[in-house]
Amino acid sequence: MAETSPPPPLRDGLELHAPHRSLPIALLRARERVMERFRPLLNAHDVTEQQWRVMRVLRESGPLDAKTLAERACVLAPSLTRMLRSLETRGLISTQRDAEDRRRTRVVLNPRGEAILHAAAPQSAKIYAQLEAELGAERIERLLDELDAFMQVLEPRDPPSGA
Amino acid sequence: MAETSPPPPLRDGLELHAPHRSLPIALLRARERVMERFRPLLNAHDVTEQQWRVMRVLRESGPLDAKTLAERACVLAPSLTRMLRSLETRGLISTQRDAEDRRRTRVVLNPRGEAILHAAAPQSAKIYAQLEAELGAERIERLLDELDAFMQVLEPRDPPSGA
DNA sequence: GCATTTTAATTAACATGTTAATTTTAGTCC
DNA sequence: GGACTAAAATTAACATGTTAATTAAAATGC
Repeated sequence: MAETSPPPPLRDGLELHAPHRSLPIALLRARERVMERFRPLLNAHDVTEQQWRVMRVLRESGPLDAKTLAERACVLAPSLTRMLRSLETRGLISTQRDAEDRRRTRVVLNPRGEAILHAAAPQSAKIYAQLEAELGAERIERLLDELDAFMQVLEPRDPPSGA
Repeated sequence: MAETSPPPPLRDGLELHAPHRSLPIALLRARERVMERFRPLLNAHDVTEQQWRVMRVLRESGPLDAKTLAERACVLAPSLTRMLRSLETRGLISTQRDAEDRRRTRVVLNPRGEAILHAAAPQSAKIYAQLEAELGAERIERLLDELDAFMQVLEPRDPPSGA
């Protein structure tokens, strides 16, 4: 075969997955490339990306207990605790203890929070449309499908109950 | 054309991209699913994920100035400043002012840092092999290719010079 | 040659990630 | 029904993300 093919580098698990072909980093970079487009909008409305996610989940699911909310919005429980304090102070959400299970906190999106989502919606749609124009709707769908399949195959190590 | 095709729901950009079909969230979740496997290893060696990335970049690229290092390791400059202080205190890296351009900081991986990477390599390789076994090498390659293409098509808004 | 602008790092201030420990309330077992 | 265990939040401590402002040094323009 090839006479001077370089010997494969020793497989110690580091050389092989150089940063440019590392799954975690590739996912991180792609995500950053997308969020970069949305950040100005979020800043304009004075909400962080995570606060945005929390409010959107509340908007789509209705009132939720903190644990479910954290799972769906992809934030950790300690982060959510702090965020809820901040969001409640700003009047964007409300919280109260669950009457039946007093360990739980129920979280509700306030009209004021809803108003922010509503106000940002047109620009958000425009940004997403621009992304679609650049990437093609098919590519986005394909990537989402790929990621969905990825998640279905790769089971969580420690199932957090919320599928 | 179609007589009863359902009218497209009003595109306010929120309903349409429910969290489960949102690109940023899908990327975030997939990444978390992978990192979950590596976190125990990182914790065992008492390094964070970001510190791990910084040391790996140094290992593969050799000494670098802070800006290039930050770009390649996907950390922000202010974060890197703090990380370098911490890593240098622990003896894992060294820094010095560039002689020719005294604005720049040159960062070098110390033997002690290299030793950590080396010590973690076998377990790292094992974890990656396990991921490949669950997902299939083809699926991983396909996803990486998809993400690469994604990045090539979606230009950064504000090119940070490092392509 | 000097003022202006640009660039690399840093600092500051606040928000979130991450883990461990703690508190409070529910469930369980005997 | 009281001790034990499990679950939901919270707190604490530290690391990083994010933006804006600042500092120091280099490039630029005239």
